[in-house]
Amino acid sequence: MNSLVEENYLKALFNLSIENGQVNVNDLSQRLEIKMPTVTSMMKKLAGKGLVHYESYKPLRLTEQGKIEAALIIRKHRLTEMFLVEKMGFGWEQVHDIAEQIEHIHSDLFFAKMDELLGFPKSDPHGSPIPDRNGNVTWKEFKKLSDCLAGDRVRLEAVINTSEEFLKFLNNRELSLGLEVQVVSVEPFDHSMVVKYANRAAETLSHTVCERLLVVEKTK
Amino acid sequence: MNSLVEENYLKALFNLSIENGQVNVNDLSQRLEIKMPTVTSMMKKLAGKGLVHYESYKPLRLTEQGKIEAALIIRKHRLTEMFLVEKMGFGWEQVHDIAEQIEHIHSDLFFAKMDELLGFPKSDPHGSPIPDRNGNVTWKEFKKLSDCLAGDRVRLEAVINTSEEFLKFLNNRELSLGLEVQVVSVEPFDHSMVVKYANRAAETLSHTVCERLLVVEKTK
DNA sequence: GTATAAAGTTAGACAAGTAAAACAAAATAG
DNA sequence: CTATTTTGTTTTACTTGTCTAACTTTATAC
Repeated sequence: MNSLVEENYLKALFNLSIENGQVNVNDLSQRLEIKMPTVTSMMKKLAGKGLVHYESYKPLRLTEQGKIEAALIIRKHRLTEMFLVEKMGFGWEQVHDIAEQIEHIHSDLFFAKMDELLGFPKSDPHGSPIPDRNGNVTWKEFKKLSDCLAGDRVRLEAVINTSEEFLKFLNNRELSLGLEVQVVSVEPFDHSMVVKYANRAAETLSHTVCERLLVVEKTK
Repeated sequence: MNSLVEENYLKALFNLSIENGQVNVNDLSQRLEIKMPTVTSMMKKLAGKGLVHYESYKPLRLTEQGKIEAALIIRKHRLTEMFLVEKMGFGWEQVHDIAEQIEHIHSDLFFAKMDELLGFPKSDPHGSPIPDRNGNVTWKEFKKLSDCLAGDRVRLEAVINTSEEFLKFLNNRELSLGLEVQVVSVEPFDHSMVVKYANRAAETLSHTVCERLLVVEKTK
Protein backbone atom coordinates (compact mmCIF):
# COMPACT_ATOMS: atom_id res chain seq x y z
CA MET A 1 0.00 0.00 0.00
CA ASN A 2 1.32 3.40 -0.97
CA SER A 3 1.40 6.27 1.49
CA LEU A 4 -0.53 9.46 0.87
CA VAL A 5 2.74 11.16 -0.01
CA GLU A 6 3.71 8.45 -2.50
CA GLU A 7 0.26 8.70 -4.06
CA ASN A 8 0.77 12.40 -4.64
CA TYR A 9 4.09 11.81 -6.40
CA LEU A 10 2.54 9.13 -8.63
CA LYS A 11 -0.38 11.33 -9.55
CA ALA A 12 1.78 14.37 -10.31
CA LEU A 13 4.13 12.28 -12.43
CA PHE A 14 1.21 10.80 -14.34
CA ASN A 15 -0.38 14.20 -14.98
CA LEU A 16 2.91 15.85 -15.97
CA SER A 17 3.62 13.01 -18.41
CA ILE A 18 0.35 13.70 -20.16
CA GLU A 19 0.75 17.47 -20.10
CA ASN A 20 4.42 17.73 -21.07
CA GLY A 21 5.49 14.36 -22.42
CA GLN A 22 8.88 14.21 -20.79
CA VAL A 23 9.15 14.83 -17.04
CA ASN A 24 12.34 15.88 -15.27
CA VAL A 25 13.07 15.96 -11.55
CA ASN A 26 12.78 19.72 -11.72
CA ASP A 27 9.27 19.62 -13.20
CA LEU A 28 8.03 17.30 -10.48
CA SER A 29 9.78 19.40 -7.86
CA GLN A 30 7.98 22.53 -9.03
CA ARG A 31 4.60 20.84 -9.43
CA LEU A 32 4.68 19.40 -5.92
CA GLU A 33 6.48 22.39 -4.38
CA ILE A 34 9.03 20.00 -2.94
CA LYS A 35 12.78 20.51 -3.28
CA MET A 36 14.74 18.49 -5.83
CA PRO A 37 16.77 16.33 -3.41
CA THR A 38 13.54 15.15 -1.83
CA VAL A 39 12.11 14.29 -5.22
CA THR A 40 15.25 12.36 -6.17
CA SER A 41 15.08 10.26 -3.04
CA MET A 42 11.38 9.55 -3.49
CA MET A 43 12.01 8.49 -7.09
CA LYS A 44 14.54 5.97 -5.84
CA LYS A 45 12.05 4.72 -3.31
CA LEU A 46 9.29 4.37 -5.91
CA ALA A 47 11.76 2.70 -8.27
CA GLY A 48 12.41 0.22 -5.46
CA LYS A 49 8.67 -0.48 -5.33
CA GLY A 50 8.57 -1.04 -9.09
CA LEU A 51 6.44 2.01 -9.81
CA VAL A 52 9.02 4.28 -11.51
CA HIS A 53 11.92 3.71 -13.92
CA TYR A 54 14.73 5.75 -12.44
CA GLU A 55 18.18 6.39 -13.88
CA SER A 56 20.41 9.28 -12.74
CA TYR A 57 20.13 12.37 -14.92
CA LYS A 58 17.48 10.75 -17.10
CA PRO A 59 13.84 11.80 -17.45
CA LEU A 60 11.38 10.18 -15.04
CA ARG A 61 8.99 7.51 -16.26
CA LEU A 62 6.26 5.53 -14.54
CA THR A 63 6.34 1.76 -14.97
CA GLU A 64 3.19 0.06 -16.25
CA GLN A 65 2.27 -0.71 -12.64
CA GLY A 66 3.00 2.90 -11.68
CA LYS A 67 0.67 4.12 -14.42
CA ILE A 68 -2.10 1.87 -13.20
CA GLU A 69 -1.75 2.96 -9.60
CA ALA A 70 -1.63 6.62 -10.59
CA ALA A 71 -4.69 6.23 -12.83
CA LEU A 72 -6.62 4.62 -9.97
CA ILE A 73 -5.93 7.64 -7.75
CA ILE A 74 -7.02 9.95 -10.55
CA ARG A 75 -10.11 7.81 -10.97
CA LYS A 76 -10.99 8.44 -7.33
CA HIS A 77 -10.33 12.16 -7.76
CA ARG A 78 -12.55 12.50 -10.80
CA LEU A 79 -15.37 10.31 -9.51
CA THR A 80 -15.36 12.49 -6.40
CA GLU A 81 -15.52 15.71 -8.42
CA MET A 82 -18.42 14.34 -10.41
CA PHE A 83 -20.21 13.25 -7.25
CA LEU A 84 -19.72 16.64 -5.61
CA VAL A 85 -21.17 18.43 -8.62
CA GLU A 86 -23.93 16.02 -9.61
CA LYS A 87 -25.08 14.71 -6.24
CA MET A 88 -24.14 17.42 -3.77
CA GLY A 89 -24.77 20.59 -5.71
CA PHE A 90 -21.25 22.04 -5.79
CA GLY A 91 -20.07 24.25 -8.64
CA TRP A 92 -17.29 22.89 -10.87
CA GLU A 93 -14.99 25.60 -9.48
CA GLN A 94 -15.41 24.37 -5.88
CA VAL A 95 -14.57 20.70 -6.13
CA HIS A 96 -10.87 20.42 -6.83
CA ASP A 97 -9.54 20.92 -3.30
CA ILE A 98 -12.06 18.59 -1.72
CA ALA A 99 -11.41 15.86 -4.30
CA GLU A 100 -7.67 16.32 -3.72
CA GLN A 101 -8.26 15.03 -0.20
CA ILE A 102 -10.95 12.43 -0.82
CA GLU A 103 -8.88 10.75 -3.55
CA HIS A 104 -6.75 9.30 -0.75
CA ILE A 105 -9.62 7.52 1.02
CA HIS A 106 -9.06 3.77 1.04
CA SER A 107 -12.40 2.09 0.36
CA ASP A 108 -13.22 0.36 -2.90
CA LEU A 109 -16.83 0.14 -1.81
CA PHE A 110 -17.12 3.89 -1.32
CA PHE A 111 -15.95 4.72 -4.83
CA ALA A 112 -17.87 1.84 -6.39
CA LYS A 113 -21.01 3.27 -4.80
CA MET A 114 -20.27 6.76 -6.10
CA ASP A 115 -19.70 5.33 -9.55
CA GLU A 116 -23.00 3.47 -9.42
CA LEU A 117 -25.00 6.44 -8.10
CA LEU A 118 -23.53 8.55 -10.91
CA GLY A 119 -24.44 5.95 -13.55
CA PHE A 120 -20.80 5.06 -14.38
CA PRO A 121 -19.75 8.43 -15.84
CA LYS A 122 -17.00 8.57 -18.47
CA SER A 123 -15.74 12.05 -17.63
CA ASP A 124 -15.56 14.46 -14.73
CA PRO A 125 -17.15 17.95 -14.48
CA HIS A 126 -14.16 19.47 -16.29
CA GLY A 127 -14.41 17.04 -19.21
CA SER A 128 -11.42 14.90 -18.15
CA PRO A 129 -11.84 11.16 -18.67
CA ILE A 130 -12.40 8.94 -15.63
CA PRO A 131 -10.07 5.91 -15.72
CA ASP A 132 -11.87 2.55 -15.36
CA ARG A 133 -11.48 0.16 -12.37
CA ASN A 134 -8.37 -1.31 -13.98
CA GLY A 135 -6.67 2.03 -14.46
CA ASN A 136 -7.25 2.27 -18.21
CA VAL A 137 -7.94 5.72 -19.58
CA THR A 138 -9.34 6.48 -23.00
CA TRP A 139 -8.68 10.01 -24.17
CA LYS A 140 -10.97 11.61 -26.66
CA GLU A 141 -9.37 13.56 -29.48
CA PHE A 142 -9.69 17.16 -28.41
CA LYS A 143 -8.36 20.27 -30.11
CA LYS A 144 -7.40 23.47 -28.31
CA LEU A 145 -9.67 26.39 -29.07
CA SER A 146 -6.46 28.34 -29.67
CA ASP A 147 -5.74 26.08 -32.67
CA CYS A 148 -9.02 26.95 -34.35
CA LEU A 149 -9.44 29.44 -37.18
CA ALA A 150 -11.88 32.26 -37.86
CA GLY A 151 -15.20 30.79 -38.96
CA ASP A 152 -14.81 27.47 -37.09
CA ARG A 153 -17.82 26.26 -35.17
CA VAL A 154 -16.93 24.01 -32.27
CA ARG A 155 -18.32 22.58 -29.03
CA LEU A 156 -16.56 23.11 -25.70
CA GLU A 157 -15.81 19.66 -24.28
CA ALA A 158 -13.19 20.08 -21.57
CA VAL A 159 -10.99 22.55 -19.71
CA ILE A 160 -7.33 22.00 -18.90
CA ASN A 161 -6.95 24.13 -15.80
CA THR A 162 -9.26 23.33 -12.88
CA SER A 163 -8.25 26.17 -10.56
CA GLU A 164 -11.01 28.08 -8.86
CA GLU A 165 -9.93 31.41 -10.47
CA PHE A 166 -9.99 30.08 -14.01
CA LEU A 167 -13.36 28.38 -13.59
CA LYS A 168 -14.86 31.48 -12.00
CA PHE A 169 -13.61 33.44 -14.98
CA LEU A 170 -15.49 31.01 -17.23
CA ASN A 171 -18.59 31.15 -15.02
CA ASN A 172 -18.60 34.95 -15.28
CA ARG A 173 -18.73 34.63 -19.06
CA GLU A 174 -21.31 31.81 -19.00
CA LEU A 175 -18.80 29.45 -20.59
CA SER A 176 -19.68 25.86 -19.71
CA LEU A 177 -19.14 22.38 -21.18
CA GLY A 178 -21.33 21.43 -24.12
CA LEU A 179 -21.57 25.01 -25.28
CA GLU A 180 -21.37 25.68 -29.04
CA VAL A 181 -18.90 28.39 -29.90
CA GLN A 182 -18.21 30.21 -33.14
CA VAL A 183 -14.77 31.72 -33.78
CA VAL A 184 -15.40 35.19 -35.22
CA SER A 185 -11.79 36.29 -35.64
CA VAL A 186 -8.25 35.70 -34.44
CA GLU A 187 -6.00 38.64 -33.62
CA PRO A 188 -2.62 37.97 -35.29
CA PHE A 189 -0.65 40.04 -32.77
CA ASP A 190 -1.48 38.28 -29.47
CA HIS A 191 -3.56 35.36 -30.77
CA SER A 192 -6.57 36.49 -28.77
CA MET A 193 -9.88 35.36 -30.22
CA VAL A 194 -13.26 36.96 -30.67
CA VAL A 195 -15.96 34.32 -30.19
CA LYS A 196 -19.75 34.15 -30.14
CA TYR A 197 -21.82 31.68 -28.17
CA ALA A 198 -25.25 31.34 -26.58
CA ASN A 199 -27.12 34.62 -26.92
CA ARG A 200 -24.20 36.77 -25.94
CA ALA A 201 -22.51 39.64 -27.69
CA ALA A 202 -19.05 38.89 -29.13
CA GLU A 203 -16.54 38.09 -26.40
CA THR A 204 -12.75 38.43 -26.60
CA LEU A 205 -10.68 35.65 -25.03
CA SER A 206 -6.92 35.81 -24.52
CA HIS A 207 -4.62 33.17 -25.97
CA THR A 208 -3.91 31.99 -22.41
CA VAL A 209 -7.59 31.24 -21.97
CA CYS A 210 -8.10 29.70 -25.43
CA GLU A 211 -5.19 27.30 -24.88
CA ARG A 212 -7.03 25.88 -21.88
CA LEU A 213 -10.32 25.26 -23.65
CA LEU A 214 -10.64 21.90 -25.43
CA VAL A 215 -13.17 21.57 -28.22
CA VAL A 216 -14.44 19.29 -30.96
CA GLU A 217 -15.53 20.41 -34.44
CA LYS A 218 -19.25 20.77 -34.52
CA THR A 219 -20.60 17.88 -36.62
CA LYS A 220 -23.47 19.20 -38.67
CA MET B 1 -4.16 23.29 12.51
CA ASN B 2 -3.93 19.84 14.06
CA SER B 3 -2.37 16.92 12.25
CA LEU B 4 -4.37 13.82 11.44
CA VAL B 5 -2.55 12.02 14.24
CA GLU B 6 -3.32 14.75 16.76
CA GLU B 7 -6.96 14.65 15.69
CA ASN B 8 -7.09 10.93 16.46
CA TYR B 9 -5.72 11.46 19.95
CA LEU B 10 -8.23 14.24 20.63
CA LYS B 11 -11.13 12.17 19.40
CA ALA B 12 -10.11 9.08 21.37
CA LEU B 13 -9.63 11.14 24.53
CA PHE B 14 -13.04 12.74 24.07
CA ASN B 15 -14.78 9.42 23.50
CA LEU B 16 -13.01 7.69 26.40
CA SER B 17 -13.94 10.55 28.73
CA ILE B 18 -17.60 10.00 27.90
CA GLU B 19 -17.40 6.22 28.11
CA ASN B 20 -15.28 5.86 31.24
CA GLY B 21 -15.23 9.21 32.98
CA GLN B 22 -11.57 9.23 33.96
CA VAL B 23 -8.96 8.53 31.29
CA ASN B 24 -5.43 7.33 32.00
CA VAL B 25 -2.45 7.14 29.69
CA ASN B 26 -2.93 3.39 29.59
CA ASP B 27 -6.55 3.66 28.43
CA LEU B 28 -5.63 5.94 25.58
CA SER B 29 -2.67 3.72 24.72
CA GLN B 30 -4.93 0.68 24.41
CA ARG B 31 -7.66 2.49 22.51
CA LEU B 32 -5.26 3.86 19.91
CA GLU B 33 -3.02 0.78 19.92
CA ILE B 34 -0.07 3.05 20.51
CA LYS B 35 2.51 2.41 23.23
CA MET B 36 2.41 4.46 26.41
CA PRO B 37 5.61 6.46 25.94
CA THR B 38 4.28 7.72 22.63
CA VAL B 39 1.01 8.71 24.27
CA THR B 40 2.85 10.54 27.04
CA SER B 41 4.86 12.58 24.57
CA MET B 42 1.78 13.41 22.50
CA MET B 43 -0.03 14.54 25.65
CA LYS B 44 2.80 16.94 26.37
CA LYS B 45 2.60 18.22 22.83
CA LEU B 46 -1.15 18.73 22.99
CA ALA B 47 -0.76 20.36 26.41
CA GLY B 48 1.65 22.78 24.70
CA LYS B 49 -1.07 23.58 22.18
CA GLY B 50 -3.56 24.22 24.96
CA LEU B 51 -5.77 21.25 24.12
CA VAL B 52 -5.00 18.95 27.06
CA HIS B 53 -4.35 19.49 30.78
CA TYR B 54 -1.34 17.32 31.48
CA GLU B 55 0.29 16.58 34.83
CA SER B 56 2.61 13.63 35.40
CA TYR B 57 0.88 10.56 36.82
CA LYS B 58 -2.50 12.30 36.78
CA PRO B 59 -5.54 11.38 34.66
CA LEU B 60 -5.75 13.05 31.25
CA ARG B 61 -8.25 15.84 30.65
CA LEU B 62 -9.12 17.85 27.56
CA THR B 63 -9.19 21.62 27.95
CA GLU B 64 -12.34 23.46 26.87
CA GLN B 65 -10.65 24.17 23.55
CA GLY B 66 -9.62 20.54 23.28
CA LYS B 67 -13.21 19.44 23.83
CA ILE B 68 -14.44 21.75 21.12
CA GLU B 69 -11.86 20.58 18.59
CA ALA B 70 -12.55 16.93 19.42
CA ALA B 71 -16.30 17.45 19.13
CA LEU B 72 -15.88 19.05 15.71
CA ILE B 73 -14.01 15.98 14.46
CA ILE B 74 -16.74 13.76 15.86
CA ARG B 75 -19.27 16.02 14.17
CA LYS B 76 -17.59 15.34 10.84
CA HIS B 77 -17.50 11.61 11.54
CA ARG B 78 -21.19 11.41 12.42
CA LEU B 79 -22.39 13.65 9.61
CA THR B 80 -20.43 11.43 7.23
CA GLU B 81 -21.99 8.26 8.63
CA MET B 82 -25.44 9.78 8.26
CA PHE B 83 -24.68 10.86 4.70
CA LEU B 84 -23.37 7.43 3.74
CA VAL B 85 -26.50 5.74 5.06
CA GLU B 86 -29.14 8.25 4.04
CA LYS B 87 -27.77 9.53 0.74
CA MET B 88 -25.54 6.78 -0.54
CA GLY B 89 -27.40 3.65 0.48
CA PHE B 90 -24.84 2.09 2.82
CA GLY B 91 -25.88 -0.11 5.75
CA TRP B 92 -25.20 1.19 9.27
CA GLU B 93 -22.65 -1.62 9.69
CA GLN B 94 -20.57 -0.44 6.71
CA VAL B 95 -19.96 3.20 7.47
CA HIS B 96 -17.59 3.36 10.41
CA ASP B 97 -14.32 2.76 8.61
CA ILE B 98 -15.11 5.15 5.78
CA ALA B 99 -16.20 7.89 8.20
CA GLU B 100 -13.02 7.29 10.18
CA GLN B 101 -11.11 8.56 7.15
CA ILE B 102 -13.46 11.26 5.91
CA GLU B 103 -13.61 12.89 9.35
CA HIS B 104 -10.11 14.24 8.61
CA ILE B 105 -11.08 16.09 5.44
CA HIS B 106 -10.51 19.82 5.81
CA SER B 107 -13.43 21.61 4.19
CA ASP B 108 -16.10 23.43 6.14
CA LEU B 109 -18.12 23.75 2.96
CA PHE B 110 -18.15 20.01 2.34
CA PHE B 111 -19.58 19.19 5.76
CA ALA B 112 -21.95 22.16 5.72
CA LYS B 113 -23.35 20.82 2.45
CA MET B 114 -23.76 17.32 3.88
CA ASP B 115 -25.53 18.80 6.89
CA GLU B 116 -27.87 20.76 4.65
CA LEU B 117 -28.63 17.83 2.32
CA LEU B 118 -29.42 15.71 5.37
CA GLY B 119 -31.74 18.37 6.82
CA PHE B 120 -29.49 19.15 9.83
CA PRO B 121 -29.77 15.79 11.58
CA LYS B 122 -29.40 15.60 15.36
CA SER B 123 -28.03 12.07 15.51
CA ASP B 124 -26.11 9.59 13.41
CA PRO B 125 -27.25 6.16 12.13
CA HIS B 126 -26.24 4.58 15.46
CA GLY B 127 -28.22 7.08 17.52
CA SER B 128 -25.20 9.09 18.70
CA PRO B 129 -25.73 12.85 18.85
CA ILE B 130 -24.09 15.03 16.19
CA PRO B 131 -22.27 17.99 17.82
CA ASP B 132 -23.29 21.40 16.42
CA ARG B 133 -20.98 23.71 14.43
CA ASN B 134 -19.60 25.11 17.66
CA GLY B 135 -18.74 21.73 19.12
CA ASN B 136 -21.65 21.59 21.57
CA VAL B 137 -23.19 18.18 22.15
CA THR B 138 -26.51 17.54 23.82
CA TRP B 139 -26.91 14.01 25.10
CA LYS B 140 -30.34 12.53 25.47
CA GLU B 141 -31.05 10.54 28.62
CA PHE B 142 -30.73 6.94 27.57
CA LYS B 143 -30.94 3.82 29.68
CA LYS B 144 -29.16 0.57 28.93
CA LEU B 145 -31.48 -2.26 27.98
CA SER B 146 -29.53 -4.31 30.52
CA ASP B 147 -30.85 -2.01 33.28
CA CYS B 148 -34.47 -2.72 32.38
CA LEU B 149 -36.74 -5.15 34.24
CA ALA B 150 -39.12 -7.86 33.10
CA GLY B 151 -42.30 -6.27 31.77
CA ASP B 152 -40.65 -3.00 30.67
CA ARG B 153 -41.62 -1.70 27.25
CA VAL B 154 -38.95 0.47 25.67
CA ARG B 155 -37.85 1.87 22.33
CA LEU B 156 -34.35 1.22 20.96
CA GLU B 157 -32.72 4.60 20.40
CA ALA B 158 -28.98 4.04 20.06
CA VAL B 159 -26.21 1.46 20.09
CA ILE B 160 -22.90 1.86 21.89
CA ASN B 161 -20.66 -0.33 19.76
CA THR B 162 -20.47 0.51 16.06
CA SER B 163 -18.30 -2.39 14.92
CA GLU B 164 -19.34 -4.25 11.82
CA GLU B 165 -19.69 -7.57 13.69
CA PHE B 166 -22.01 -6.18 16.35
CA LEU B 167 -24.21 -4.37 13.83
CA LYS B 168 -24.42 -7.45 11.62
CA PHE B 169 -25.50 -9.39 14.68
CA LEU B 170 -28.31 -6.86 15.18
CA ASN B 171 -29.21 -6.95 11.48
CA ASN B 172 -29.53 -10.73 11.63
CA ARG B 173 -32.10 -10.33 14.41
CA GLU B 174 -33.88 -7.42 12.72
CA LEU B 175 -32.93 -5.11 15.58
CA SER B 176 -32.88 -1.52 14.37
CA LEU B 177 -33.30 1.95 15.86
CA GLY B 178 -36.84 3.03 16.63
CA LEU B 179 -37.93 -0.52 17.33
CA GLU B 180 -40.26 -1.15 20.28
CA VAL B 181 -39.05 -3.92 22.54
CA GLN B 182 -40.72 -5.69 25.42
CA VAL B 183 -38.64 -7.30 28.15
CA VAL B 184 -40.18 -10.73 28.79
CA SER B 185 -37.78 -11.95 31.47
CA VAL B 186 -34.31 -11.51 32.88
CA GLU B 187 -32.19 -14.55 33.72
CA PRO B 188 -30.74 -13.95 37.19
CA PHE B 189 -27.69 -16.14 36.61
CA ASP B 190 -26.06 -14.43 33.57
CA HIS B 191 -28.35 -11.41 33.19
CA SER B 192 -29.35 -12.46 29.69
CA MET B 193 -32.77 -11.19 28.63
CA VAL B 194 -35.68 -12.65 26.75
CA VAL B 195 -37.29 -9.93 24.65
CA LYS B 196 -40.10 -9.61 22.13
CA TYR B 197 -40.29 -7.10 19.31
CA ALA B 198 -41.79 -6.67 15.85
CA ASN B 199 -43.56 -9.87 14.86
CA ARG B 200 -40.81 -12.13 16.00
CA ALA B 201 -40.80 -15.05 18.41
CA ALA B 202 -39.10 -14.42 21.76
CA GLU B 203 -35.38 -13.76 21.36
CA THR B 204 -32.67 -14.20 23.99
CA LEU B 205 -29.96 -11.54 24.19
CA SER B 206 -26.80 -11.84 26.27
CA HIS B 207 -25.91 -9.25 28.88
CA THR B 208 -22.99 -8.18 26.67
CA VAL B 209 -25.45 -7.28 23.93
CA CYS B 210 -28.05 -5.66 26.22
CA GLU B 211 -25.40 -3.40 27.75
CA ARG B 212 -24.76 -1.96 24.29
CA LEU B 213 -28.38 -1.18 23.47
CA LEU B 214 -29.66 2.20 24.65
CA VAL B 215 -33.38 2.67 25.09
CA VAL B 216 -36.04 5.06 26.36
CA GLU B 217 -39.19 4.02 28.23
CA LYS B 218 -42.07 3.82 25.87
CA THR B 219 -44.35 6.78 26.59
CA LYS B 220 -47.92 5.58 26.25
C1' DG C 1 3.47 -1.58 55.96
C1' DT C 2 6.54 -3.55 53.04
C1' DA C 3 6.82 -6.41 48.55
C1' DT C 4 5.25 -6.80 44.20
C1' DA C 5 2.75 -5.45 40.26
C1' DA C 6 0.94 -2.04 37.32
C1' DA C 7 1.15 2.36 35.32
C1' DG C 8 3.78 6.19 33.79
C1' DT C 9 8.06 8.61 32.42
C1' DT C 10 12.69 9.32 30.45
C1' DA C 11 16.15 8.40 27.25
C1' DG C 12 17.73 6.72 23.08
C1' DA C 13 16.72 4.95 18.50
C1' DC C 14 14.41 4.52 14.04
C1' DA C 15 11.48 5.41 9.68
C1' DA C 16 9.24 8.70 6.63
C1' DG C 17 9.45 12.87 4.56
C1' DT C 18 11.48 17.12 4.26
C1' DA C 19 15.35 20.79 3.27
C1' DA C 20 20.23 23.13 3.02
C1' DA C 21 24.82 22.83 1.55
C1' DA C 22 28.13 21.01 -1.31
C1' DC C 23 29.26 18.71 -5.28
C1' DA C 24 28.64 16.64 -10.20
C1' DA C 25 26.71 16.38 -14.70
C1' DA C 26 24.46 18.33 -18.57
C1' DA C 27 22.86 22.12 -21.23
C1' DT C 28 23.65 26.71 -23.16
C1' DA C 29 25.81 30.95 -24.61
C1' DG C 30 29.25 33.08 -26.35
C1' DC D 1 35.05 24.56 -27.45
C1' DT D 2 35.39 26.47 -23.23
C1' DA D 3 32.75 29.17 -19.52
C1' DT D 4 28.74 29.63 -17.24
C1' DT D 5 24.27 28.39 -15.90
C1' DT D 6 20.95 25.02 -14.98
C1' DT D 7 19.75 20.64 -13.46
C1' DG D 8 20.45 16.68 -10.63
C1' DT D 9 22.71 14.09 -6.82
C1' DT D 10 24.94 13.20 -2.33
C1' DT D 11 25.47 14.11 2.28
C1' DT D 12 23.93 15.77 6.42
C1' DA D 13 20.35 17.28 9.36
C1' DC D 14 15.64 18.31 11.13
C1' DT D 15 10.57 17.11 12.33
C1' DT D 16 6.86 14.04 13.36
C1' DG D 17 5.38 10.02 15.11
C1' DT D 18 6.63 5.74 16.54
C1' DC D 19 9.13 2.04 19.48
C1' DT D 20 12.25 -0.48 23.17
C1' DA D 21 14.73 -0.47 27.35
C1' DA D 22 15.49 1.34 31.68
C1' DC D 23 13.85 3.70 35.45
C1' DT D 24 10.26 5.89 38.70
C1' DT D 25 5.94 6.45 40.79
C1' DT D 26 1.58 4.74 42.24
C1' DA D 27 -1.49 1.02 43.32
C1' DT D 28 -2.35 -3.65 45.17
C1' DA D 29 -1.71 -7.78 47.78
C1' DC D 30 -0.67 -10.05 51.37
